[in-house]
Amino acid sequence: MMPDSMPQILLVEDDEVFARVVSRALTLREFEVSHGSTSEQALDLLKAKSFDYAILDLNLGGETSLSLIPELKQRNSALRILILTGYASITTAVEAIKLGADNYLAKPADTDEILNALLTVDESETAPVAEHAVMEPMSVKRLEWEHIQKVLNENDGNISATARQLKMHRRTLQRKLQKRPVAK
Amino acid sequence: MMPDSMPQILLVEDDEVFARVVSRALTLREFEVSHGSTSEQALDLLKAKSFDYAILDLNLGGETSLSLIPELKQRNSALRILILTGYASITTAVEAIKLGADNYLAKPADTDEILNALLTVDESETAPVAEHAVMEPMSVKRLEWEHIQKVLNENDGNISATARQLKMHRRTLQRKLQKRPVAK
DNA sequence: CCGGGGAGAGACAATATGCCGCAGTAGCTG
DNA sequence: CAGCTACTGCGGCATATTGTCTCTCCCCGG
Repeated sequence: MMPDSMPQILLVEDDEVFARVVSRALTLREFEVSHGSTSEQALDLLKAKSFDYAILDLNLGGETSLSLIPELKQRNSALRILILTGYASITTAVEAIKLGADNYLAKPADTDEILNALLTVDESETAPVAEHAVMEPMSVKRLEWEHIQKVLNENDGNISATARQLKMHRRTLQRKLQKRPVAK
Repeated sequence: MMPDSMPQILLVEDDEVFARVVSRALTLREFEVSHGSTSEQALDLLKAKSFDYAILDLNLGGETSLSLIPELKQRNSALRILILTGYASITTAVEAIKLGADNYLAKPADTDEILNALLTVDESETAPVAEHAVMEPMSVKRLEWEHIQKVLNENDGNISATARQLKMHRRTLQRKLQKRPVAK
């Protein structure tokens, strides 16, 4: 189709399921995605080819991908790096940006949000009229639903444990789960 | 004692009470503090003398102090800037750091925390930060707050537009914004 | 057989939300 | 300047959602 005009994206993510979903979505939008699960794999991929963008999961197994940032930047200072994490915090966000990441996003995030975060040059003052016109953020309800499902999954379906982590009452979580997912 | 060896701190904070408390605490620790309540005052102070550190409240009346960051940096690139806010969010943290702030702290913060955030050279290479604790997901409330801040930021602070995108009633959004962000 | 933890669910008070309406402000335009 | 349009802040409700407490059932390892 259009082999050499496709932007190259390096995806470093240890959640295979999520990685597959993102890869597919990005591929459909005319990006070429290379996926690695660890820092080592990421570096290997980086040696093999050059990338335009990188999406890093902050938590790779037991390790953090923060240390990867300087290495990536060193090889290619034009590389735009997006940090994506299910355990977002202001602290790690600040650190990531200081280390050279270009943006930082908390999961759950849909493809539009990811792409927007990755592509937007700098909404600070550069673009008075950003072209993100067509894309719209998830509703609060939907985001909540996604997040709950994710945490619930991490806890192997244990509602009590999930409620504790989410700092909400178990009864409340129970009721939320009985309702069906919000459409949009 | 040692008049001219005292580090100069520029404090930009519109909450008079808080400003007084911080000023006193810092003065007791051998810093010389100059206080301004608005961006204009801050710039005036900056013209009058040179500073080593700056502490900016993110929310100055109706304005944001983010735009002040580049101006401060321009005059003195060695100036260490700390952003302090009672309405902390990942979005504004990322923006502040991109604009050149050196650190970002959420209120409430005691003097020790403030000083530490201001003085610590760079915890970047002090790496072991990330994995010390058992990473736990954000609470639902926190995630909601972060998401709201993010979308609000994308809409340049337009509450009505944000409410529409988030599919929640404007009155509801308005009320949520008046409350302080949840601790964790 | 007992104790601990999880799950489902009823009841009720405390909050939060949706949805009015009104007033004030700002920008635009004929 | 009047006449629009859009945003903001905020006061009332009526209704919906939560937080809490309480009681069963289950399942599992001692």
